[in-house]
Amino acid sequence: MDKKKDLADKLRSSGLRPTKQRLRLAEYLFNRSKTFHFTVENLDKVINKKNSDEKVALATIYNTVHAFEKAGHLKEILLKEGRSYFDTNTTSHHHFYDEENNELIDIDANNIELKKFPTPPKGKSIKNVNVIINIDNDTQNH
Amino acid sequence: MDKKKDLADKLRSSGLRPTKQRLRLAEYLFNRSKTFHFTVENLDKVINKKNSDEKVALATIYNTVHAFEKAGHLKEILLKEGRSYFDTNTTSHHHFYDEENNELIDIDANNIELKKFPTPPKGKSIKNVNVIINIDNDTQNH
DNA sequence: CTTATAGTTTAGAATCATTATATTAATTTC
DNA sequence: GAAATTAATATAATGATTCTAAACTATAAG
Repeated sequence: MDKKKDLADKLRSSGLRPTKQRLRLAEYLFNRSKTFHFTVENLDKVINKKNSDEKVALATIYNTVHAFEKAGHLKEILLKEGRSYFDTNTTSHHHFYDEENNELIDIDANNIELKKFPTPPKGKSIKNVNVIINIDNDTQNH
Repeated sequence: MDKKKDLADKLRSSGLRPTKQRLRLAEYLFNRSKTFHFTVENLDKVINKKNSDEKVALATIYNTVHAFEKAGHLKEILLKEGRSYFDTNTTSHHHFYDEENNELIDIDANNIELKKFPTPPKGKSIKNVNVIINIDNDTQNH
């Protein structure tokens, strides 16, 4: 199976040893047609579901997710305090956040354009722009 | 001093009893010419600095900040996980975030305009839009 | 291949911000 | 002003995340 090989290369080329655990997580996160959003809790549940023969320690999941983020394979999304969300879509894009269903929906970067662009303070330049559009259920009244 | 009276009215009209602690916090938060950003930790340090005769319990600070937020007197800013930031500027606006100095700078809402505006999913409407522009120190190289 | 070593994984403890609890105190209402 | 409601307090509990220190593993060097 050369997918595994590709993942190993992906990891190696970002300075990460392709360990069993990292490959396992990378496979789950990156070997899919569509990108998606997750929390560490989600990931832990899926990877360590009962009857799973090879469990991965929670600390390792944290370490790995952070390593992947640092390497640019994941992006953190700030949604609500107290829990970190991650996105396997690392291209520049934004989000709808539906608090009712706790659901995140990608918005392509070129569907949002900042017309006027504020000037950053002296000596500073823009690193990235983060747009979250909070959405609500439609209601006729208020 | 009718400032205190005004604050009491402000609280009462949002359904909050003007207790000593709430007035104390409201005075610190709202009786100033410019709005500002803070964390609960900041607030606790200022309010409960040593030699302060009247200490306010940390739980009360949390309760009060949340009550003020619910009443629309404060806005929460999602900056980084693990800590809540609040803003006494409750008008629609956005932020520069300078991670190096851990500093937040307001951007007037009309300095940012979304040119194209994505359509929210069916049955949903936009509640609010949140823009955070992360900034970095200028460097010639990368 | 064998060893050395630097990097990883692990379970569990520790931490940190925040929230819950149970009691006491203050405010409002009748 | 007494009763009823709401708020404040100190402390315990929680929950996500990070730390720790020991055991393990991938890679490099001999």
